[in-house]
This record gives sequence, structure tokens and C-alpha cells, in this order.
Amino acid sequence: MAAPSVPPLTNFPTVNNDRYFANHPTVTLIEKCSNLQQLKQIHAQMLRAGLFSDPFSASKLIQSSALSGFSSVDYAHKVFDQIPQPNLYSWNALIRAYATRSQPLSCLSVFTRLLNDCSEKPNKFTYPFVIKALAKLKCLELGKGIHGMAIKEGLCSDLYVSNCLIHFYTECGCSDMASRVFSSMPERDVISWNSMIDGLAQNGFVEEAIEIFCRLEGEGVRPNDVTMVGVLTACRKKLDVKVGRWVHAYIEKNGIKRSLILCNAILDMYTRCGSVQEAKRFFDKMVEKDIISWTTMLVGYGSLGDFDAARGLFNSLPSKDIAAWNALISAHEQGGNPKEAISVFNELQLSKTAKPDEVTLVSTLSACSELGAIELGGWIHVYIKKEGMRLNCHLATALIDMYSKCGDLEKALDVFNSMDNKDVFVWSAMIAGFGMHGCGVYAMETFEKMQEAKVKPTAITFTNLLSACSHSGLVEEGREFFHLMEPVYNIVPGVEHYACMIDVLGRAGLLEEAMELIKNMPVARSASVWGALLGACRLHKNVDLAEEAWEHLHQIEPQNHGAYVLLSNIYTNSGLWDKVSELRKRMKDAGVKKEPGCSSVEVNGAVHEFLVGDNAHPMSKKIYSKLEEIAGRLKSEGYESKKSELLPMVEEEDMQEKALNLHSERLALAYGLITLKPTRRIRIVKNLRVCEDCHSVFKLVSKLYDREIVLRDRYRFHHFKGGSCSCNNYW
DNA sequence: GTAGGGTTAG
Repeated sequence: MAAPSVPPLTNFPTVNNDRYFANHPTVTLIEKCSNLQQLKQIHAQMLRAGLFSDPFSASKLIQSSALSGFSSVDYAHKVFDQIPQPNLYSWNALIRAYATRSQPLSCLSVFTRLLNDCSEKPNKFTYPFVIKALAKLKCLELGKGIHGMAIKEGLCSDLYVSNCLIHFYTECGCSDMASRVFSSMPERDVISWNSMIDGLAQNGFVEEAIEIFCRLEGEGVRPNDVTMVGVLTACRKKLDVKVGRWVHAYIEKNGIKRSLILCNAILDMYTRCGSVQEAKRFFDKMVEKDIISWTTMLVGYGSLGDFDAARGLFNSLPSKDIAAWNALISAHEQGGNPKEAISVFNELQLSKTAKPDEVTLVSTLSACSELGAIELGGWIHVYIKKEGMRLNCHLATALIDMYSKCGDLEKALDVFNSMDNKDVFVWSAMIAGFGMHGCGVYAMETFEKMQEAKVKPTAITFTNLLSACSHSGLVEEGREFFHLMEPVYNIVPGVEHYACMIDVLGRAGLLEEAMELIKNMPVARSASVWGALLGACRLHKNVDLAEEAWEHLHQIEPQNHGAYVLLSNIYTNSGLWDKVSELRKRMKDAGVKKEPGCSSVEVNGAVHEFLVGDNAHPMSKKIYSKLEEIAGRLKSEGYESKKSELLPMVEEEDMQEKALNLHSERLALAYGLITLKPTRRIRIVKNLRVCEDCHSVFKLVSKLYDREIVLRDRYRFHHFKGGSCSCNNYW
């Protein structure tokens, strides 16, 4: 840029706030800058020309520095510091700069300085910026204070201030306060309505959001594209494709501007509401698409479990950002395909096309949890520390869940204790961890501490808590929590809570009380309710009630093979052989297949899977000879196998002894004994429940081989050490 | 007599 000729200073008055400055050719050039160098030139000329004595001209420079893409807010701050006597306009310019550049803390600190150093009071322009920063920080209490200040100054009738307050309160999850601001406004514009609709939808008040939208129509306000994005968010959360379709039609009919964001929101609504076909049809018609559109479509394929389509779409992306990787990883993780999720994560690491972010790590950690892949999980923990990522609540929850489900409760507790501000998810995950390891008392203690920390429990917290009670035999406590849920915590017990409670009562042998509870349930009885009762009947050898429970369960889930196996075990234990064969025939006729047992053990970061009687593993021979060695040692210790469990499902009598030895968890155990150093714990994950015989064998092996073994089965953890198990045979 | 607010994917 050619240097503009600077008129001599004497031609211009030097008085503050004189409007002649605004027309100064140098000042008008500010907006035309397209790089930092040009801006710096202007800055220098303005200093030379003495234009900084006019706060207005200097503030123009602040605005340009802060809002242009080529400059920084730090630079804007330097400009501010050169203004000899900044007025409110200059202060506001700097506050705005920090607010829009997402530096809310700096924004607040400048605001505080303004209160002390500026002779003028903050005005209707100051408040919106400050409230925006507070919204970003979700500082509810501070925001209420600022709200109070604004009221005192009589600024709350200002449209902008009120609109910001609505946004602020909904960001803080305080929809009530937002509604109060909204209804007290003397005048509202479309932005007021939009903020209210979107805020309600984001906070899960979907009915209310749609209601407000209907009211907006009645009051003659014309909705715009942003309005419709909010309404679609509500539809998406409601999972109501009918309302979604109606909204889509409304957009077409009323000629609402179809911005890219709005189109993406329509697309997202269809995929989330389960109509991937409609999403695809819409997607194909979209004129403009961005990475969000593609990723949304990818998520849609993932939700259908169509991994090939998801992969195909992913491969066709010209540039793969981290969100696209995340969508693919999450599709596999959510679709019950954790191994593939981990393999995509490894591919991402190798490709280096994007850097894993928090979402990537959370999804991958979930996959590790499912597989019991503690080495990779631990590696991710180290990665988080190495990269200096802040351990937020999402990551902490995922880590606690991973360590718990991989059998390392100590590490889970370390993560838990390292967190300063724990949200309800973090607390609940820790309660679940204690529960599955049979530490019910600690789970309860954690719940107490959670209340001291003033964190409100959710329905999930109670599921975890009740499940902890059942795994530890805490009947009294379970009853008490269950009965306090609604009156004290305002959480209506759902079917999952009833199922846990029946488990609590049933395991303790209180079958009548359990049955009574089932009879009086105000919600529909699920398979899990009858399953819990059936399990209790096995433990307490009640054939009649078992048959009743099984019939109900069978009605709901005719293909549930676990139910067949359980009932069959109950018959076997009572010597009802006729009923066993009758049941076996019924199972065969119904075409129900027993899910094959599958166990995995992680060695050097790789997860090795074993099916029943598997000999696919390259070290198969060694594994079987190890199993023979174990059998020999057990025999010499006087151990005799107990064949009652699961065996009726094996056809030939002489296969029974062999079949026991072929149980997948034993193969995994043998492989662990061969490959892991004697000091290392062996961690095994099994998809089904461990049978009684294997449980006894594991106890003995832990003593004879002096090994710690951690086994996670379908229901809980078993820590074997020195010949005993942490579950105290209560499972 | 200068300025300001709301939206989409994981």
C-alpha cells in the first residue's frame, strides 16, 4: 500500500472526541487493510499524527486489530495501552475484542479494570460483551451479579442486554431464569425468540422449545434460518421424525433461507431420528456441502451399523479432519465393534492426517473398556498427560470407566482423586467402578461425598448405586436408596432401577419380596426384571418361581439363550433331567443358539481372543499342553471338577469333562500364564458369566501358580489371589 | 454522533 500523505497536524483540532478525527484519511484507511503490515503502517502514522489523543480513532484501530483475521487481540491490547486517556468507547472496544476472540477471562479482567479506572460507568454496549464471556465460562453466580448491576443501571430494558442474558442463562443450564428474562422483556425481536428456542432445546426441554416456536408464529414474528436450526435441535433430541418432517416442510413452504448450517441441521435431524434414507435423499440434493455434511452422513451410516458405507464415505473424503475420524471410530465403538474402533484409531495415529482430540480419546477409551484393553487404555492416559491436555470431566469419566472395566480399580481411583471439579458423570462412573468390583461400601461412601460436594445425582447414579448394593449384598441399604429416590431426589424409579432392586432382594433370598415388587411395578416389566428374578431362583434353587420368571422372560425375548441356560442349570441342580431334555428340545425347535463363550486376554497391547474349544491361535499347542499341566497339578491337589453347570447343553456325556477344559476363559488363562511374566496380573474378559467350575479352578490356580488373576465376566469382576476370590462366591 | 446479540457434525 502506498503511504498516504498525512496532512499536517495543525490543520486538525486536537481536542478529544472531535468528529473531525473520524474523517481523517488515515483513520478511514484502517478498514481497507488486508494484512498486519499495512495495519502496522497505519498504526505508526496515527501515532506520528497524534491521532491517539482521540480515543475514537485509536479504538477504530483496536476493532480492526481484534476482528480481522490477520491480527491478534494481543496487538489490540497494545494499541489500547497507547491511548493516553481511554474513554468508555475504547474500553468497550477492548472488551469486545476479548469476548469475540474467545478469551473470556481476559475480557472479565478488562471489565474489572474498567470499573476501577474509567470515569464512566459501563453502558448498554459493555454488558452484552461481558455477558457473552460469562456464558462461555458458564459462570452462573458471577453472571447473576452482573445481571443485578445491569438492572441497577436500568439497562435491562435494552434488547441486546436481555438477549445476551437469555443466551447466558441457557448456557448455564438455567432455563427458568432465561424464561424469566424472556417474559419480562418489553419488546422482543427474532433473536430473543431464537435464543429462547435454542436454549430450551439444548437443555433438553424439547416440548417447551417447540411450544415457544408455535407462540412465535402466533405473535406474528417471522422465523428465520437460525430459528429453524433451534427447532430442529429439539426434534433431534425428541427423536421425533414426524415433527422433524413437518419442520422440514415448513422451511420449504415458508421460503426460509436454506443456509448451509440449516441444511446440515435438517440432515442431522433425519439421521438422528433414524431415517437415514431421507437423510441420504436430502444430502444428494444439497447444493453446497461441507465437512460437517459429510460427517453427519457418515454418522448416519454408522447408526445403521452399515460399516462398509461409512468406510466408503470416509475414504471418499478429500480431506479428513479429526471429526471425520471420530465419526468412524465412534460408529464402530457404538455399533458393538470395539476391535475395529481401535484399529481405526491406530490407522489415525499412523496416517498423521489429524491429531486425536478429546472426542477421539473418549471413544477409543470406551472401546478399550469393552475389550479390557488396559495397555492401550493406559497408553492413552499417558498420551493425555504428555500432550498437556486438560483432564476434563469427559476424559476423566472415560478413564475411570476404562480402568474399572479393565480391572484396575486403584488406577481408576487415582484419576478420580486427581479431579478438582467432578461432575455427576465422574462421580457416577466411580460409583459404578466400586460396584462392579464388589466394593459396595465404598460406592455408598462415594455417594455421600458426592452429596457433600452438592452434585445432584441422576437416574444413572442410582442404577450404579443399586447395582453396587446387589453385588455386595447390601439389602437394607439398597431398599433405602430405592425408597428415597423419588421423595428426596425427585427421580422416578425406572425399569432399570426395579431390575436392580429385584437383583438386590433376589440374591439375598427374599424372593417373595422381589415378586411383590414386580407385581406392584408401575412401569412395564422388562426382560431384565425377569432375568434378575430367574438368576435369584438359580441361587436359591426355586424351580417353580424360576419357571414363572422364565415364561415371562421368554415372552419378551424368545431368542434369549442365556435364559435357556439359566433355567436348564436350575433343573440340573434339582435333578430334573426330564425337564432338562424337554427344554433342550424346545430350544432346538425355536432355533435358539447358545452364544459361544469368548474370552480375551491382553498381552503386550494386543488383545487375544479365544472361543470355546478354540484351536485357531498360533500357540494353540502350547496352550493345550499348559491346560493339561494345570489339570494334573489340580488333580494332585485333590481337586475334582463339578460338572453340573452349563453341561446339559453339551450333548455327549464323555465330552463333558473335556468341554469344561475347553471353556474360553481357561484358554485365555493358559495363554496368560505362558506369555505374561510371573509378576504380572492376568486380566481376562469373558462375554458370558463364568461357570462354577472355572471359578473354582481360577481360585486354585491363583494359589498354585502364585498369580493374581482378574476376570471380568458378563456381570462383575472376580479378583483371584492366594486361592480366594473377591466376590466371596456371591455372584 | 461513531459499537452490540442467536445457529450445524463427534
